[in-house]
Amino acid sequence: MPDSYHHGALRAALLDAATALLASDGVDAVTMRALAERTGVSRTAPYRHFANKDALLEAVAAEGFATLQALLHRFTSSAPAATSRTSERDHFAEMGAAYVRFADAHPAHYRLMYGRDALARSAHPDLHDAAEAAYAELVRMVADAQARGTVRSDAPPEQHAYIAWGLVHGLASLLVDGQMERPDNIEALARHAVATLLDGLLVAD
Amino acid sequence: MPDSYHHGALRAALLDAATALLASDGVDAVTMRALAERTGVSRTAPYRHFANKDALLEAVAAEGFATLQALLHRFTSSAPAATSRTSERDHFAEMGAAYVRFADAHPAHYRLMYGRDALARSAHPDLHDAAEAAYAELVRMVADAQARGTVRSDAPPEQHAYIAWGLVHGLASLLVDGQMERPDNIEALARHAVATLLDGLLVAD
DNA sequence: TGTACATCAGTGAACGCGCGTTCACTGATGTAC
DNA sequence: TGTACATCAGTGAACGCGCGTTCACTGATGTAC
Repeated sequence: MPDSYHHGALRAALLDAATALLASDGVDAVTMRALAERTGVSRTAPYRHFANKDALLEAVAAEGFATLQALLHRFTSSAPAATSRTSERDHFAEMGAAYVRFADAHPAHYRLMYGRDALARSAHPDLHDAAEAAYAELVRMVADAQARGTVRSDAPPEQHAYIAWGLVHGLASLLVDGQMERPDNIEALARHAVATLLDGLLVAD
Repeated sequence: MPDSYHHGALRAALLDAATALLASDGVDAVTMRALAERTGVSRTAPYRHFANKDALLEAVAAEGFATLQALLHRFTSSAPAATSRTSERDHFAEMGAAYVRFADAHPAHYRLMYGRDALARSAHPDLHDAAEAAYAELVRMVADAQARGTVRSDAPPEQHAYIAWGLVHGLASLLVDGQMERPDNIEALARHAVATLLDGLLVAD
């Protein structure tokens, strides 16, 4: 990282700075000016790499979706060995806990992805696709479990997934928006919440 | 409403205008200037009634919490006649549907109450109390059901309530933030979601 | 019942701020011959 | 291997915007005597 005229990796440095600023001070702190200052560059230099602020935020959000998807994919690609009611329940519970853990670890990033600061989907098709891809991991897991015969098949996987997503997203949102005094062990709570919901979704042993 | 020098009911008019603007154009559209214009008054007049913008938004949010609490209170005060598993489940499901319906009907208002735009609780104790009061309705309903013997008592009512709240808040948030293509019948979905969760919380018949 | 005066609810001009972004530019880099 | 030149990644000053808010003020209202 030579401190010459050319930065060399400004694009990546801007994204890093944006993510860091998001984590430390929230979305409002992420301004083009602050990013320029943080990366030691003039105010206009970022416009060499991003058409405007929206484009930059889109890239940051897309990174978040990619991370989340990779995280969830680990669960989709490791179906429980035994197909018992209990192991299936635990598997989903772990996935839910991982989701909530992600939101808890990166609250402002999570809000940028899913909250009101999220960019209009219609205007950002790539971002829409990234979000869909992450969600698809959950749908796939439900569909797989239905194929295995452990989860009830009286509704399409999308419907079960929507409800499950609602639950973990709700817990994540309450946490991330600071609406609730922080539970002792949010991860255990998420696990327990998903397990409880699953009790209503699994077929009887 | 005489259009004289004195407005007469400016405070109420400002709150109405803020709520209307919130509903039609979102939080960002709620500016002191816009409110002044809408109520046909000079830009500084609102400061006669609210110390600053935060104080005005706090009042708007408080109204929202009061409405929501009244809505939920109807369910707390009308316990099911029969204490069967089914009637208890339906009762909770209706309450959940009412919650989601409220969010759906007033999305920006809901976001102001619970989203990132929500005012810092610590700085607004009255608002904190209003939010707590609304939530307390749910806790009370769980506690009552436990007393009736229909809901499992192996956890304190707060924990069950937290999970149930997570679920309906999640569905409401996904809807309100436009994260999900709108389901055909969001109310039915909410009912179904809560009923499914309840299957894991109710004691066996 | 009339009047003096404190108080309250408005006015209108203006300030200062941080922001995204544009503009004309300049220095560094890479490539064709 | 050296050089001309197109291209690319930076600079720095500045614009314009909408915003919350302050300031000194004025008109209307209500109350004490």
